[in-house]
Amino acid sequence: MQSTDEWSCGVSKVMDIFSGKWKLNILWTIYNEDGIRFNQLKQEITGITNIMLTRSLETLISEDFVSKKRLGSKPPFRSEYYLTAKGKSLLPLMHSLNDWGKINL
Amino acid sequence: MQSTDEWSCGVSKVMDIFSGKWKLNILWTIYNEDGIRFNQLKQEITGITNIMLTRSLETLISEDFVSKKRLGSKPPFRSEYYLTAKGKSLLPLMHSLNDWGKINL
DNA sequence: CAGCATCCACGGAGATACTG
DNA sequence: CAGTATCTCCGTGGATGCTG
Repeated sequence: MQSTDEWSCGVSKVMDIFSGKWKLNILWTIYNEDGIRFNQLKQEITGITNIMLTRSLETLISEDFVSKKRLGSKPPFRSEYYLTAKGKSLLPLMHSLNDWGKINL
Repeated sequence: MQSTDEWSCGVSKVMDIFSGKWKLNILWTIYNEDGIRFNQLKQEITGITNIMLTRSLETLISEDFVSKKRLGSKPPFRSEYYLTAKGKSLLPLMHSLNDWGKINL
């Protein structure tokens, strides 16, 4: 048996992961192109600005869904973003969301 | 092949369904007790207030995830809340979220 | 019992401009 | 190229009190 409290508690936390306008989209974009760079991410995610991308990436990195590799020691800099194992574990969930949307929207 | 645009579009809409602090919790509570009444809903969902419950239910009804049956023509009133077919279609998704949470949190 | 009306606080989202 | 620094706006969430 599954109590309502157990449930709501866990799912609220899962929903927090996806909260924010861009995080899920960023995750998906990195998944499609592992090692993607900052500016390319910005191009692929329509409408996102520098700050929003920076903030969202910070959050995702701090939550250990995304990892960052900084290349070069002086400008112009380059950074690459990857999904962590934890980030990849979200993929089935994202596909579930996508599938539901296709059927029901 | 699945384009990023197709994907992000659909999933953003799915996420909108769950946006808001209480909606998912309400959906789940109604699922566990079909035909539940307003005050009982309030008791089971820890911390929710009258207005938030009212507003969330309004939204869920307008989106056709929940239906409402009003009983009695004069006070004291009674109302019962049910999941619609569309509401029930969310259940696999909610279970997916729950499962991921159990494994990864 | 099952709500509605009002008012308010806070934080996410964004515009704009600057920098190592 | 890959960010950072400010400032502003607005929507969500909530406290409180009233009502058919």
